[in-house]
Amino acid sequence: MADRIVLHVDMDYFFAQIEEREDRALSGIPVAVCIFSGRENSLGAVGACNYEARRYGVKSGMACSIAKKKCPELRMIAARKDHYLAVSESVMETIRGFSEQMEQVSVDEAYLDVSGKTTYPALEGYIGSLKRAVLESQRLTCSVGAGPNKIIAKMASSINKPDGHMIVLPSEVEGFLSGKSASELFGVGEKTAERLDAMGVKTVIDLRRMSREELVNAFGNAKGAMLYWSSRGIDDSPVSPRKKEQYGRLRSLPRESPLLADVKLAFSGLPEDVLRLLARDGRSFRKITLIFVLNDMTMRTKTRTMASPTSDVNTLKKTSDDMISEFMSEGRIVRRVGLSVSGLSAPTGQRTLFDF
DNA sequence: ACAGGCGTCCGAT
DNA sequence: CTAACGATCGGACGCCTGT
Repeated sequence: MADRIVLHVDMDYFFAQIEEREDRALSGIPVAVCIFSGRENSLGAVGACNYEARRYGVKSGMACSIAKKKCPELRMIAARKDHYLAVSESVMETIRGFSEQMEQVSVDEAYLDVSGKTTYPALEGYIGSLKRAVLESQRLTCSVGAGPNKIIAKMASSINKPDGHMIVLPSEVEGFLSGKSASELFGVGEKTAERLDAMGVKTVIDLRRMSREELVNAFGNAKGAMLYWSSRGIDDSPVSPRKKEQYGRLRSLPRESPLLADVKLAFSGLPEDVLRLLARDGRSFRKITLIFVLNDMTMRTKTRTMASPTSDVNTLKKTSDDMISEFMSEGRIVRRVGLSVSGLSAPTGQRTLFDF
């Protein structure tokens, strides 16, 4: 079978770039878009930051307090999520023009299978026109990785950021991976990297020396196989549209509390919010999951399954209320509370173009 | 043996 | 000296239970 051509399009420092685009005063100075918890002294995390901020060691995912310490003059902007989502939808529409075989993977990333649309020799120009289309329609830059599958495309897109691209030819896959540490592979996070390290595996080359059986024994069927194949640059997973499989919201309490009333107060409004999202996509749910983040940052969940699909807000409110009471009788101290619905189905006759 | 339900962990942006 | 810290999503596994 002929080699596929897969692109990974990754918007550059997305939230912060949108803010820069809409306020000239921000360009050239360090900027971070922060997701605040709504609690006292602006607790929160960095959602995205520009390259000026990165020079000070600020990174996305970092606690805002640390970011401020590293860069006292950092301009911190509260996230405007709805706006970013709207911009995202426009960007994705532009990108979809380059291939209907698209998989949006988050608000600022998508894979495209462009096998039938271009060829490896012509790819440079194809990527150029995609980047230009995004820039001209949205005044935003992105970075693009290209390769014979999703894992290679994904790794390639990060190499020449921002506003860059990288093409990995099928014949170059082996060499491209050989210089990488195991932790750079998709799906290898902190825990997996530690465990690999303990096994003497630091690089992708080291990983290739492990047999498939050893990896499956250590990491389970799915993950073991994934490590085995991705260290060799092999990935047959198709680029296919995703349906959202859960809708959820999480909210921090004003302060940690063991009191039922405090948790219920923080929880109020979440069922309506979640069902609004669900209704927008014309779907109904069967499972309700409550999420509690405790004072020690550990998480507890409670799930209940309905006998039949529903989208009724009173059912959701009544059931979650019972579940909260049940959980709080265990004497927990709660920091954040959340609600998520899943087991989704489209109600009769309803049809949506794209649920993402 | 299998499916569904439930709780938890891990990883990503 | 260290740890500090959000919201949202998807995937997987282990355990239990009913059939």
